Amino acid sequence: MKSTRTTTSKTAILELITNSNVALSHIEIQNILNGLCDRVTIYRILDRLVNEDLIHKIATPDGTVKYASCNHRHDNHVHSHQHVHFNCEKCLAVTCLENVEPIFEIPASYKVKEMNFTLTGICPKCN
Amino acid sequence: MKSTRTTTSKTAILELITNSNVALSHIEIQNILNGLCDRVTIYRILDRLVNEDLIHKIATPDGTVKYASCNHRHDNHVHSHQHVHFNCEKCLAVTCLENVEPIFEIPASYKVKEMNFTLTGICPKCN
DNA sequence: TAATTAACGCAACATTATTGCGTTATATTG
DNA sequence: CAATATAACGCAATAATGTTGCGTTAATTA
Repeated sequence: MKSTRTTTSKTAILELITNSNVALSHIEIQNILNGLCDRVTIYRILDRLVNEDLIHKIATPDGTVKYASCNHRHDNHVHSHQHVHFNCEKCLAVTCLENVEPIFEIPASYKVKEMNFTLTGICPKCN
Repeated sequence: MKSTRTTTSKTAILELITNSNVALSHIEIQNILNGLCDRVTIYRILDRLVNEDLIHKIATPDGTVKYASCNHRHDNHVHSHQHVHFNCEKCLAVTCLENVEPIFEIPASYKVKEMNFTLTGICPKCN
C-alpha cells in the first residue's frame, strides 16, 4: 500500500521538467524554483518522480546528474529509456533526441536492460 | 614549454588503470593505493593523465565518475573515445567493449565531437 | 651536482548529497 | 465535513566528494 501524494512542490518540479526541452540538474531546478521548497525536498521529489517513472535520470559524460521528462511511448508494456542525448559543450544543455535510434551488436552473454547514449559536441543553436 | 614529470604515484595510478579491465573511480583507486599518496594528489594525477590522453574519463548513468585506459588505436591522427561501456548492475563494474561500434544517424546541424555509449544490465560473470 | 620548478602533502574550504526528527498538510475514514 | 493517519516537509546536522593555497619535496636540466 505505497501511496504517493500530490504536493505543490512535486507538481511544480514535474511541470518544470516536463516543459523543459533540456535535462535539468538539481541546482538548476533549485535556482528556478527560487526558494519554493527546501533543497532536501528537491532531492526527495526527484527520487520519487524517478521511482514513479515520471522522469528519468541521466548523467553527462563528466558526471553531472540531470533529469528529463519521459515522453516515451509505452509501446507494449515494455518500458525502457532508449534515449539518445546530446550534450552541448558550449551551452551545456542536454537535449533528448527522441527519434535517433542507434543500432549495435553486443555478445549475448551480456543482459542489456538499459542503454544510455550521450553525444557531446556543439548543438545547432550554438553552431 | 609544458612539461610533465614521472612520479611514483603517477606511474602507479596509470599502471593500475591500465591493468584493470574495468573502469575505476577515485575512491576505488584510493582504496587500492592504500595511502601511497594523498587524496588530492590522486585527483591531480587523474586530471593530468586525462589531459595527456593516457586515460579517459567516463560517467555511469547515475553520475559516478570513473577512469579507464585508452587502448585505442590512433588510426590516423584522429583521436576520439568511441567506446561502448557496459555497466553491470550487480558488481557495478564498468567494462569497455572495444569492438562494439554502434551505427546511428543524427541531424547534420549537430556537430558531434565525442560519443558516450553506456549499456546497463548484467555482465557475463554475474549472469 | 646545483638550480629550477613540477608535483606533493596538508589544511582549509566549497560543493553536493544524505539522514533524523519534529512539524505540516494531503488524503482517507468515520 | 471534521477527525485521523501518515506522506511529505523544513531545518539542522552530518557525510561524502571535489577544489584551492601554500610551504615542502623531489624529478628534470643545465
